[in-house]
Amino acid sequence: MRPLQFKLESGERSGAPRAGLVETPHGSFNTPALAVVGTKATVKGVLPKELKAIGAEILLANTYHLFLQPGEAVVKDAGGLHAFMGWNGPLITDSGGFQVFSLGAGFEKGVSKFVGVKEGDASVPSVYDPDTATEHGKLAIVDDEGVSFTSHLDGTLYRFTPERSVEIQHDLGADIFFAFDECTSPHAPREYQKEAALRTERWAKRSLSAHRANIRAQSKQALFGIVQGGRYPDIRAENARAIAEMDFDGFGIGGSFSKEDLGIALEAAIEPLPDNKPRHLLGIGEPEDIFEGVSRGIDMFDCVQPTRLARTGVLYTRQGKINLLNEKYIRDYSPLDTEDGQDYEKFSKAYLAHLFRAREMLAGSIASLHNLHFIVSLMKDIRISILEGRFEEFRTSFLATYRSAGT
RNA sequence: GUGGCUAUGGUGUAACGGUUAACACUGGAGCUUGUGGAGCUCUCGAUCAGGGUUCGAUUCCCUGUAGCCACC
Repeated sequence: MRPLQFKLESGERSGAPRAGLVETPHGSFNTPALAVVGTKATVKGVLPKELKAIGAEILLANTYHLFLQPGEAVVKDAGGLHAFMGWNGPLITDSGGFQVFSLGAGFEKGVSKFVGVKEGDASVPSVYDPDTATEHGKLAIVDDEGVSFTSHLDGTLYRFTPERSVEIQHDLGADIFFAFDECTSPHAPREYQKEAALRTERWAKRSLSAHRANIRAQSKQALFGIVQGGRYPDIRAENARAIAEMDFDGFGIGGSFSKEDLGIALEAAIEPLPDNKPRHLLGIGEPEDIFEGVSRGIDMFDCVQPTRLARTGVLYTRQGKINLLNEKYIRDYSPLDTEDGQDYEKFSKAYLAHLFRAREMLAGSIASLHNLHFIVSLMKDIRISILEGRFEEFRTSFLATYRSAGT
């Protein structure tokens, strides 16, 4: 028995909107779903019970960050991530592969320019030069075996391989975890996108093998492979075909896209994927993009945007995003969206604006709850619209209002 | 009361007598998509008042006003 069951309830055709249910050892969640991001085993400023109250069903934490702090052993000895952070629902961990990109991988400058330091240390590839990397603001560098990077916390040099990422994620113990991949810059040339996609394919195979080697983990955790390929449909499709053939429990679609490329990249990536397994679009979460993903058959999303924006005073509303730090909200005593009477909603915009200006801790907490509630509710509405066969109508009407705001 | 010192955006500081008075914070706005409680990009805003010297004064001189310090 697999640790993950996926039941489609509607829209079983590939490349079309679909609704379903994913069952994990820590409960189930409805799809399309948005995983709330809690990178360091916490959704910043929000309690697990508050997340439950606003309807969040699944969380995503980050392997890279937890590996650095407090270290996977601490989490493992606490009884795993669920016990450690007090969240008893479904949990995902990201593989750490994305940090290769987001920390600013050296490959954009050309790997060859990084020349050897730390001679004799076999654990560090000879092409890695922390000094040169740092000079360019780069903290990581990729080679075929894995990635070497310096901690953003203290500069310590570390090395991740697919096997190591799987090992750490086994210790963290999330219900779903991802294969170690390489996310490329949209500015990287085509031949590099191809090269990185092939590397991601090889890493996927190695991640899967490492997972299969741990029977105990295998019975409790589901592994998703990740499709890369940049903005090139042919590379995407080829990579998706290769990843789809492997025995993963589900699939992630990764990458850094420009807005226009999202649709075509998705179309190419999704077509080869089996219909009976969930597909997760990594890191995407603006309403427009969620609609785009769902329309093409994405089942899961995760995004920092609701909470990140919240911490800087930006709120989601049905009319679009608003910036509470704007002068006009100082005396705006109208309430935040009032939908189903959640505690935080009784506050006025003026009060929240005051909290932000005074840099009070509660500001980020309330705003995060507001934004998460907004986006989780949107996912719920999208799901219902699919089940009722009126997804496109809902998409059109929602975006008509949402866009018309014009901030 | 006497002497000395100081007066530049809201705040704190720059500017040999010489372009459009600079910088930081604040104020006004924008950016943020597998986290970044951060950061970045724009932007409003000032020479205490009045005289004088000079081709030209934030800068030098005088008076007033205000503040700080010291002394009866």
